[in-house]
Amino acid sequence: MVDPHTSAIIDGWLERLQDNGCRRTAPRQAVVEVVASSEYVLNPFEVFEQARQHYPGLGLVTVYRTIEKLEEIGLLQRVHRPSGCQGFVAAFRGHQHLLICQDCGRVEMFGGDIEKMDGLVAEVEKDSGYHIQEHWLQLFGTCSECQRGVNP
Amino acid sequence: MVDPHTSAIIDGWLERLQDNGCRRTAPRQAVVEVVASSEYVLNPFEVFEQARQHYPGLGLVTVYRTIEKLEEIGLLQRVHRPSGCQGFVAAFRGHQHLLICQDCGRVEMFGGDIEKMDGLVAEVEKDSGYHIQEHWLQLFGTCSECQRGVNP
DNA sequence: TTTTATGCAAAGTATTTGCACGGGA
DNA sequence: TCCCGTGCAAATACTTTGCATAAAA
Repeated sequence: MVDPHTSAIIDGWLERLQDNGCRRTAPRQAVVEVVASSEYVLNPFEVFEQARQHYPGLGLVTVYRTIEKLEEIGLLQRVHRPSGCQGFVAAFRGHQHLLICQDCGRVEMFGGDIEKMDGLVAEVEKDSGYHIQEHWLQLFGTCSECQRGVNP
Repeated sequence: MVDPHTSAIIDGWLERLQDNGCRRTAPRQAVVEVVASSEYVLNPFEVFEQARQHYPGLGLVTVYRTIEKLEEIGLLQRVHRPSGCQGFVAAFRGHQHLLICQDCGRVEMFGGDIEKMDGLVAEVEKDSGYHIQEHWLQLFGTCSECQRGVNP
């Protein structure tokens, strides 16, 4: 049901939680099982619904608390979209360079030459006098599956 | 108290509201006076507080309703930040290419060569198979005034 | 045994809606 | 006059907190 690769990821996340002073518990594991492997943006309630299938006694509050912790550790990141900002995805290495499907919520990190970005940031920093600490680059569109009408 | 240039902008916004089926009223004007000329991100309550100085009887609900209308028309845009997504600024022409001070909330549009962005978008579109409809690029930093400790 | 985690219920926040009155056109 | 706009109060949605119990280390 859960492939070995996914299971290793989940275990890694639980270990990271332990390293940060959290205990390994069934409710947390249920939440991690959902968010660590999903390639879609999920809001707390969606995580709750899915994780409850792994651990029926789960409370929504525990989902909120676990998400908070995972975000703090850097394993989850919040995704801001025109339609709202309650969603989360597994954090990608590096910055918020996200490609998001507005139909199904699938999220990908995009490649392409990102060096251009660094050049642009440096340029704006010089022109504006700002000291830039962070940047977000997000592309919104329709993934190929949704273009073909595959997803519901 | 209000310079002619600013006053013309406010009048333009009120006209745009009228073109969109809204009446010209004192409460709306008070809201527009605040948001049309501010270079800072303001949340609904901040707009309320400031606009109340122009029109003391103003209700918070009217602020929400006016902001909603202005966003719909495209005169205001919501600003998403690590610290929250309740803020608005006067909409800049074109896309969300924002340079935001994390200390004082000042927002600027940035120049620099944005063509790079268009190239990057086209590249990602080709590589990913997505049909990209929109993109957000936001830089977060500290403006020169805040670096010098000018703002409170 | 000691301390953290959990779920429930309650409390906060932020935003939206219902409604009777008042003011624009 | 007619109808939209307004403020108030209430309702709703989302998230956080307090607390007694349960479970991990």
